[in-house]
Amino acid sequence: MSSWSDSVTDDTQPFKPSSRPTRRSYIPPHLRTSNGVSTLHITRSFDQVNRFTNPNPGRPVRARGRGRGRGRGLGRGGRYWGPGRQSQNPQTPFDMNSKFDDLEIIDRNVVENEYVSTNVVAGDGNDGGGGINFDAYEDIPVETSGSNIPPPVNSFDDVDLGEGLSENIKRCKYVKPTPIQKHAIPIALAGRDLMACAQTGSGKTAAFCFPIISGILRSKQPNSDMGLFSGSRIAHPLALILSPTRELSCQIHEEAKKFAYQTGVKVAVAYGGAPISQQLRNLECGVDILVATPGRLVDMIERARVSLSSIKFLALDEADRMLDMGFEPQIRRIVEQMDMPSPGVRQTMLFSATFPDVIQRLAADFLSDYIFLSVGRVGSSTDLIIQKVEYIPDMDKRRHLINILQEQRMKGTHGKHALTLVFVETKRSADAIEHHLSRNGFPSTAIHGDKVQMERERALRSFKTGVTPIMVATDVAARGLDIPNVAHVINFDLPKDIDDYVHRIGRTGRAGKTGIATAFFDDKNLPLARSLVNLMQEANQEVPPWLAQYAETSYGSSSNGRSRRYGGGKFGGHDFRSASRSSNYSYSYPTSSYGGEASHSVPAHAYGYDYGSVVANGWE
DNA sequence: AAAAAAT
Repeated sequence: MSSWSDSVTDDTQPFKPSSRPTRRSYIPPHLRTSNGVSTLHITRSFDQVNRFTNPNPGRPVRARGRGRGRGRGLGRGGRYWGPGRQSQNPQTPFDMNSKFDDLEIIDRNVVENEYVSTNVVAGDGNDGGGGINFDAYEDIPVETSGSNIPPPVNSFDDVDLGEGLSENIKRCKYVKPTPIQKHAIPIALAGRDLMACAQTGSGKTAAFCFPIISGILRSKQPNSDMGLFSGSRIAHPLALILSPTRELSCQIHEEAKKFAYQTGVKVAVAYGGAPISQQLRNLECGVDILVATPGRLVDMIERARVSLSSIKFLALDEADRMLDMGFEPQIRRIVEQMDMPSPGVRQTMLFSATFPDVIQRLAADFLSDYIFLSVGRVGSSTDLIIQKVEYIPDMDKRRHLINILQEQRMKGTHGKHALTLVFVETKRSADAIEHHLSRNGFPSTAIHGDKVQMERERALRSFKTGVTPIMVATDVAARGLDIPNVAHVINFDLPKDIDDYVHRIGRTGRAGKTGIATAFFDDKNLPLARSLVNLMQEANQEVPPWLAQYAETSYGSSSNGRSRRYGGGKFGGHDFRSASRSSNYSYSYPTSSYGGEASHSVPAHAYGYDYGSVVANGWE
């Protein structure tokens, strides 16, 4: 084992250690590790939860009431606080009423909210219908392709995830893996790279978190205290999970912490808009799994506070967004130009609900002999999301929105348990519509990237808790966010890209519940008509005749070649490698439906791409 | 042309 001094000489950071403020005195190993993991985790989650409600950033948030010597600084306080109390209260994060009870957290809403949401996804059936509707998961088409595909499992007991994790899965009341989990977990456990298409809300986060945690447990000898021990301020996470928005990173972090509870696997989060100091302090406590948005991560790497050299697992959530035009350079920089191990050395997993071919080709750079996995939309036959499209000229949109909301109010299909999420195109109009609704007696909030992070969090919280059962949002809220009880998604402005539409409406109909998606279609959405109609037909939705008409018009018009950056985005998706491969390369099951589905619903030539030659060249 | 992501 390397000694303290070895590690110090190993320290590659460019700055003198003394040039940094050191609040923390050396803490002997036995006080850090023994019996302290759970305490540390609780303290950190406490810290995280209160990040945005702390009126005095830079100082630790204090719990109200029985102060018991806490709040001296999270680094120390967390470590020293608690073993005695822990033993009195051994059950924690999985019983939402007990977890933070005696912490008396300042903003309970946040905490309750986080656990409400996770419990719903967890399929905790005792919360009044919040559990996963597993019936909706029957008959889901699944497609896998690649070499030597590990077979799916039907139970969490069929795989060896490790004792601690299995225990947490039980505590979460996950009784049965969702389809994506059934397939992805054995693939990932086998160490294989993976590109997975699955609707969010179908248990995606767990699908990549379980194998990561399990793999870290198996490989460890907990790495993580090394950073702290050695005095090195460089964190060396073993796993990196990247996501495109701050809120999504938060959400994944919360989930991952729950799964890693008391396993000794440490999870930390890094994203912009919040003070970096606290995030850095958390890293100093050791980190095995780092959840991050790209910008802040790069910042930390440049400050030599994080190194990717130990990464064994890389997961990109909403991977198609991460690799699209705006994000690709940053991701490439992180994955290819930092000290990240190469594909084949690390294990890479890409997840998204949509995976356009063009993005699949890009993504192949990050993968090594990967397996492609596609799980059809939850309830694709039972239509959990009812999609409506209405022709509403721009001028009438506001009035029509108010009408819809009034109708909901009359029918009682609104309020705390029937939230309405309104998507608009611009940040400005998000604010404008929010004001408009509020003025007209509909308590609303708005979320978009021009708000400071605290306001974003507050908006999301106030929406989730039903304080403002209407939220007007830009695409910042389009992906991945798990907001239970969204009954209605209204596309006040339709997105340009059909994939964005897919992600937006995916905010409802989650965890097997039903939902409604209404779109206001306007002349300027003409380029979307064709793909919208295709999508709706694929989902067995009723297509209004006028819209079908529009689709005819747009089809073959000038929008044909340039209306989309790529083709093929839809529920599920297909391995672009298969397009040029013989059929024995991939298999589908149930054998019937999936294979031919896309080829008829979204013909490749519709978007002006000649797949055959491009794929062959790009792949071989 | 817009949105997101570092300060």
